[in-house]
Amino acid sequence: MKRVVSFRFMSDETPGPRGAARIHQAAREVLAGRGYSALTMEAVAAAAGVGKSTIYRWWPNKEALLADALAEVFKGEEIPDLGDTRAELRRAVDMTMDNYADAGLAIALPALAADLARHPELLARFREVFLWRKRGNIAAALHRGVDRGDLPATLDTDLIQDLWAGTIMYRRLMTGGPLDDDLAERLVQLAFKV
Amino acid sequence: MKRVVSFRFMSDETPGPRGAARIHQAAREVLAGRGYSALTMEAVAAAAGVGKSTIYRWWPNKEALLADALAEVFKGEEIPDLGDTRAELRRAVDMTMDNYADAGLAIALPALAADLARHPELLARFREVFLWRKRGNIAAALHRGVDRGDLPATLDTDLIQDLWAGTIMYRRLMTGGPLDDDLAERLVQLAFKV
DNA sequence: CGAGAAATGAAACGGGTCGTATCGTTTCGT
DNA sequence: ACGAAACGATACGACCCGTTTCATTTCTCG
Repeated sequence: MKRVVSFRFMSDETPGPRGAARIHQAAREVLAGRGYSALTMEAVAAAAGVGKSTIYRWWPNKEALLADALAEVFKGEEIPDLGDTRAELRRAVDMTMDNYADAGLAIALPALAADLARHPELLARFREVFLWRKRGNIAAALHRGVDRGDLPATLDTDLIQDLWAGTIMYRRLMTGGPLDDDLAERLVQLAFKV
Repeated sequence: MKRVVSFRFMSDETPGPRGAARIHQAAREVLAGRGYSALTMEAVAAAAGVGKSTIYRWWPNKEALLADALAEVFKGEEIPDLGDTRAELRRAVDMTMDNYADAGLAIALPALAADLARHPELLARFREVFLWRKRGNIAAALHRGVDRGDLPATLDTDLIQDLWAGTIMYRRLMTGGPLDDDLAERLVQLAFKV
């Protein structure tokens, strides 16, 4: 009896679970509607109209399920070469803002990262999906701007992305300040001045 | 029998609990050593050598206790007039970095903010202690810089503080990037350019 | 189509936490 | 020295986690 619980955290294969889509969506609904600490497996199972055992058959624990559910909606698209550095950077900032648009989901990210602190391999994958993948695309756009001569050659792509994502996350999580056009424009301008 | 459980969340009076200091410290120790999700009331009580009932006698729940325990070490000092704008800003950035120096405590802040989402009055006090109080002091330093002509009159003190704190928190919580001298210097320079 | 395999929903479990209540004891203020 | 307040221990019901069992439904493919 080799019923191995497949550990699919953020993998690409889509093998078993018949109700995977339903379960992912249920997790996001509970999260957005009742918060991270109310996200119980029983609540997710109930919302998905599914037995708890079905969830545990496909995900090893709550963190893995949530990471899968979030990865599905977290945008990490490539930024096309528009020939216009400013427009490309604006698109990058907008993409980041979109990722944090839903407060429930945004709050879950650091909470999840914190819970993952004792699962190093999961934390590494989490960062890959939620940070590095997206950052690579944005870095490409930034480099195009440098090549065009629009951005200073000394630009620190890591710093500018920390500034962008950090400010957006901080407003969402802590101050509750606005995530609007004005902020987006100012963040874009930052890249030209730093 | 009017044994009213005094609700002292972040107040200044220090009335009853004989073991308050011990309990606060125990909460911080458990938090730093085993993480937010391992911060149980029983663990805190055990670490403080105190009965659980004693904690519940003075704090209504875990969030309130933790908010008190964190407020005690969160720095929101005034920044003295040094006559040197750059030096004052550096001090402001260093203060913010200090507040996020301990990873365990830093991670607790957004987690706590998230848990407080359903306690609006607690959330308001949380923000007062952890955000506005400190921000007022930093804003004062920024305004001095503007008055000296060192900083542009158009400076957005809210934005610059979001940039500072956001970047620092983001590195601590998400990327794990360095919080060092180099970052501090770059953040300071930001104020002169934005 | 039909039979075997795989996935499923329901239910129950031990272990653990929360917040409350109730003890008998220790410490404080006066 | 005495009464009131704070204390520690302990037990409670309610809830949740993560696992297991089991009878039923749904797939798969010969």
